[in-house]
Amino acid sequence: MSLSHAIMTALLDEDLSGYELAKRFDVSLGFFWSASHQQIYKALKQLHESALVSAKDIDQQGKPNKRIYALTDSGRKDLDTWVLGETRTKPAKDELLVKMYNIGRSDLDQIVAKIEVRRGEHVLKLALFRKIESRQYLDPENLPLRKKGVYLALQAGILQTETSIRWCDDSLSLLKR
Amino acid sequence: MSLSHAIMTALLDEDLSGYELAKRFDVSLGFFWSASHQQIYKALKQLHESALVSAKDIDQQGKPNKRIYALTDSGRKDLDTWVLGETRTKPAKDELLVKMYNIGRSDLDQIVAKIEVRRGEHVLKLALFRKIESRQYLDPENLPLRKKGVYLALQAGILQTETSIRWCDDSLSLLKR
DNA sequence: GGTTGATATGCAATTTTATGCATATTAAAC
DNA sequence: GTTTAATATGCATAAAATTGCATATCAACC
Repeated sequence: MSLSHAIMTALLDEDLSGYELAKRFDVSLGFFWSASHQQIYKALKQLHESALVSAKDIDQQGKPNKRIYALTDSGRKDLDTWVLGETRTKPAKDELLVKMYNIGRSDLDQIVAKIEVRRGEHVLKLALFRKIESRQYLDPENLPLRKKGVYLALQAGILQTETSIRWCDDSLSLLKR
Repeated sequence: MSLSHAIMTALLDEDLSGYELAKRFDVSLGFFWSASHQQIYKALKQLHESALVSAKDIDQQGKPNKRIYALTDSGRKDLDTWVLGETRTKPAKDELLVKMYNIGRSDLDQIVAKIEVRRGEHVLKLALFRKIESRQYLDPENLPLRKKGVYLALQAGILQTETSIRWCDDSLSLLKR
């Protein structure tokens, strides 16, 4: 299960609660692997039962108590094995592109509007990527190896998002003509 | 269920059997929405029960008999409604990018090899896209509206794939330094 | 005569993901 | 004092995807 390994990857840098993990999966790692909080809590429970993570209950004042998870040695080993193992390329799934095949039979304006919505989403996402980049990754050549990987993942996000925006622009221009 | 609508979209142009649909989902529409043959046969059965497609059994010599499905009027209506309805943006999921976060703790060479494999996949895919483009879409401005949508989906595939190749090259160059 | 590969369809079980619901604390705003 | 928002965790169910079978015809090859 990849979700478990994405969670363990997030736990490499810091020990986190389910709630905090869910927030990380909303940005950062979540740009490349997403999950709902329900999924995350469930996966954490299973990881704990398999002893791949340890758990510690933390009493808090002002907030509900939380349970902090940390990678165990056994978890690290499992993660290493996963990293070196088979890496599947998930086929893309995009409703909008399937809908593009239906243009002409339905209302063109409404599909144009959908492309504009998509464009807006990507613009927001790109701004977020750029913000992270400018704060932490201005000098990629001199990052430690570990950070270079994270930097490259971020670059993947930036490039793909820029490309998507360009596609939206091209499409809008062709369809509005 | 989006798969049903992707199938109905494929049935817009021609009546197809489950087997033929599965082949379409391996290329063409499948670049943007993928499914296994088991999924497709199941969805077709349900679509038929809902009368969104009609079925006709065809006796064949030299091959097993097959069952050809066609969109019904009710199917067309359902498809129109879906096209105009809410369009979700699926969050991307890419194991390779999650693995990038693990560089440095595991064998760099093996991750570099994975990026090279990924690059090869994309090069093949791009060649396929380009072939389709050169055969059918050399003059996008003068396509009928319906075909413009398909052309734009193809362009999305081309742009995204080119971007992925560029990312692989950038990554290989940074990691090999 | 036997294997391989393309054609053709499907069930069953499992895993993964999505959706809806449920609960509880505290701070801040109105 | 009541609503809203953030923090915090989770169950139960439904939908979707994956994986492992299972079957059958016919042509081509060895």
